[in-house]
Amino acid sequence: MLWERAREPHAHRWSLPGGGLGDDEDVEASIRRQLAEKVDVRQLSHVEQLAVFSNPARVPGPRVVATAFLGLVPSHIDPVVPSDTAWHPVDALPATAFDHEAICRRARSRLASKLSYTNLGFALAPPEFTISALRALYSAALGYKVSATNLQRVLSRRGLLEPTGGTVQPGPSGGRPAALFRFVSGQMRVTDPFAVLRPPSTRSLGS
Amino acid sequence: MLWERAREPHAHRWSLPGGGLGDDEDVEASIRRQLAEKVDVRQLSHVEQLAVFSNPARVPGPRVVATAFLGLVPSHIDPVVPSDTAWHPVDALPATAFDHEAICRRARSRLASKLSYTNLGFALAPPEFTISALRALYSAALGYKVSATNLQRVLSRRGLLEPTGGTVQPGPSGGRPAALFRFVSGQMRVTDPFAVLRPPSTRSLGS
DNA sequence: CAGGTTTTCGCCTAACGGTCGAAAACGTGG
DNA sequence: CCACGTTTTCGACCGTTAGGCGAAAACCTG
Repeated sequence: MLWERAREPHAHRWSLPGGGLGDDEDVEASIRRQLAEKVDVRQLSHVEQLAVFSNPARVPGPRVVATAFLGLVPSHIDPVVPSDTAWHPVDALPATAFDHEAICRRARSRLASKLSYTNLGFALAPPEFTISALRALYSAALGYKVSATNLQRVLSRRGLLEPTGGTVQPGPSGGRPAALFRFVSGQMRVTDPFAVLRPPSTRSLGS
Repeated sequence: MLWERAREPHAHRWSLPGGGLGDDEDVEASIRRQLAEKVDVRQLSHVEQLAVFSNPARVPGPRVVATAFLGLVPSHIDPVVPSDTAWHPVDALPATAFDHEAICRRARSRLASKLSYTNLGFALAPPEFTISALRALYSAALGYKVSATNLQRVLSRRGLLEPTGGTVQPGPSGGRPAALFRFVSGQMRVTDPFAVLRPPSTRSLGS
């Protein structure tokens, strides 16, 4: 989600939301406030620090050190945004201001990695979804097709997925009705990565 | 590696090295400068950003926002440090100043995770080492014993390990001479994580 | 009811990681 | 110099995991 700058520098280029750190807030509180103020994005399903961008020349004028965040919104949420703000697909970004394109690349890379070795998928998905829909989310985020069969099996084996019992009606072109799933409650936050080189003899998944 | 504070606040407590960001450097250049100035640590094998610590009350007095780093030094390096500075085992830290204990915990956790799903091990090991020595490093960093057999196989299968051909003489208690290994050159920086849910049909390990 | 479409499920296979134990190669003490 | 203890190395076994394929299920349209 980007907003179009009105003023120089970099007028008419697209920019990530953000702003100055307040005296009585930490950086996470600050970015949540910025998002709530500038655009109506309150239903963040996941927020994590990405990295500090501190090149002295990253913005013209006085020194600005930025703490970049990765923020995710479930796919069923479509927040109303101001007229100068719009959503953009991550693999077709417009001309961005400052180093914001590099920040977006880092965010995309981080998301792809964490989708694979944590349970972060819950942050992209609506409360209930079909395997096809989840597959589309994973494919879009990772940048390549994943197998629906394998996705369902991997997530199920990790104990993350749960059938709701419901189904959805097929589209106008027919097809078998798809079963609905949800992420099991209690797994709705990022857990430890699924590690190799585990501790001996106790088959725990986290540390 | 901690240094003992001489002045208030938190006098006589142990503190992570660090300092203010200069006008013409980014945060990574800054931490490398701090380490080179305050203590003689120039042979860092790996440096990465950990997180920003920005709680308004994390230090008394004026607001200080800290960008914490994880820095690794190979086990064969034993830098000479000033008299107020000393190495401490990460699972037996002394009383630390400010929020530095939380920073250490985060660093330790990050190291353990990355050891498992990346090739970060090279940053801990000397140029040549035995499997036993590597096993000790991994066990210390992870906090639990790992199998020497399994460690060698996993790292070899990932194409990270290479025998040098040399051996070391056994200790006074005997034993078979241990073969020497090295991390293959070209793998001496952190690569992409070894992901599950790979792209279809091309068996690549990165993205 | 035939044919097309989408989803689901079982099966097969390769790869991976955990474990164990035998064998190799060295010291030491009798 | 030989039996014994020690440490490392290596092969073997096995359960688990993931990728791939194709058949079956369940729906639509005409």
